[in-house]
Amino acid sequence: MPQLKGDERLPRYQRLADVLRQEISQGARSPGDRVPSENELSEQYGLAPGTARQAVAQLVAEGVLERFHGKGTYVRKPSFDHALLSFFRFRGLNREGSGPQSRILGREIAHLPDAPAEGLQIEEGTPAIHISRLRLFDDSPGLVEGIWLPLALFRPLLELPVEDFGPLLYPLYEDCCDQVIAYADEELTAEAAEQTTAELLGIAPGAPVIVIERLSHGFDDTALEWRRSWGRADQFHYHTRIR
Amino acid sequence: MPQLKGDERLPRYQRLADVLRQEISQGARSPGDRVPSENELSEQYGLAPGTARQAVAQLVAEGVLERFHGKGTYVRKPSFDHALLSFFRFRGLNREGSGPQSRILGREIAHLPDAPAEGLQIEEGTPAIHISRLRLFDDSPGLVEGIWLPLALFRPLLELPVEDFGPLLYPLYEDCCDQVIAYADEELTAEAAEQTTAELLGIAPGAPVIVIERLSHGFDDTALEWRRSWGRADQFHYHTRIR
DNA sequence: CACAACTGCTTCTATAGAGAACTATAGTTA
DNA sequence: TAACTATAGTTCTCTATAGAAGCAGTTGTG
Repeated sequence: MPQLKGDERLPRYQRLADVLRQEISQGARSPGDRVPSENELSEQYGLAPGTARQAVAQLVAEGVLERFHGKGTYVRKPSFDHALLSFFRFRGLNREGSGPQSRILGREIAHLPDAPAEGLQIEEGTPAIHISRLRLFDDSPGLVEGIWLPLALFRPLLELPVEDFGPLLYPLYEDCCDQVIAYADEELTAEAAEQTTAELLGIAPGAPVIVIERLSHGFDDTALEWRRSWGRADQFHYHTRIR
Repeated sequence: MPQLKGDERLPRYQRLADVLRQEISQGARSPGDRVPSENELSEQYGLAPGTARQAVAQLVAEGVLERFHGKGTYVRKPSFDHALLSFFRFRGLNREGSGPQSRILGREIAHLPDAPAEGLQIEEGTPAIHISRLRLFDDSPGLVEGIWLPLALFRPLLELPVEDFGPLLYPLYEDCCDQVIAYADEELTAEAAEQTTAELLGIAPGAPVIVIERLSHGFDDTALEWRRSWGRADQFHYHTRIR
């Protein structure tokens, strides 16, 4: 029978949740996998079913797992390259249209500037992977992105031809480098567009652009990706609910 | 013994949660009030303690209630005029500084423009209360706000001298008009500053400003307040976490 | 072959009860 | 007076059990 690890003073449902969370962050369970049923978990760890259920409930609340009545519980696929689009709302475009397209503008090794270095907690100037990308919505330019990745974790990405990158990066991270994004913090502000950005977005220099800095983390809170995106302010809305 | 109202096909914990939520939205319980203990609830409604607990847990998850171990459960004070500041981050200012100050620029009855009318679900052109406000952070102008309130619900606000408004509006709504804000949807974008806004914020016309449209709701989902705020893009960051 | 019924699995709802952990107050003691 | 103790009330954790509800695949029937 597997044992619950961790601090014995913690409640058992916490410790079971910790075990599962760690298994996921270490890749023993991947997004889309089924986790054992509540009964199986309770038997395996010698707990009452309700206690196992509570552990699962917590992970569901955290967004790590997903439950389906009558079917099972699964590791959630954090498909939030897509979530970007649920926060961002197009102005005047039907959202049912074709998904976003991507055009890779560059992919090279470069020295980390200070902002991404601070986010990724790597020393400034360290070599890292830098990707620039233009995202198109209905064939019109919508977002310019600059992405920084730690070289140590994402080296396989350098082998892959940029033509094969596809429109979404997070699935690529998973397939190619075994790195799974669990959540991300976004910080948003606005600027006047610089020359190069303005050209790529098809707007006048000095026109307002929305700037999003996103720091993405794995299930174990490791910072994995830092990106900064510039979007046309006249096309995007950002939506949240506060309580 | 009080009875559970609502659809009998719904689970009991749901129906109890609905009862409590309705009591709160109708003012029978106000923010800060203590709600009956889990044992009391279970006895009053003839439920098992666990079932009552589940109802409370749901309302806690929704942000309606707040539990304190060993003390009791209370109706949460949605102090998120303050939450605005937790989403917004000052650049270069320590957040421990003095709270935001407010200067009321105007308070009158006017005809509803289309945007707030749509949000509040009132016909365009209906007379409503309009408040304009300048918010200062450390004595420097930070936000310009235009606020629209339904006349039917907020008429007492017209009696009160604007000098007595204080820095926060939501407590005023509660004290003066018995209207409690439960949650709000925010939509954020950026614009180039217009002349009057730029003057108030102390920036050049055409400089980028962040625009926040907020629609605030009561516990029963009624739209209560619509506001649009303009903030200096160079001073504010907006922060969220996505999963 | 098509469709309905059945079966086994899952999560969901609900009950009943016990003890631990925490808070606040009242009372007691040095 | 100040510090400690006891106690009641609360939420928190955990156990054990039962049936309902939903899903998917299998079996039986026409």
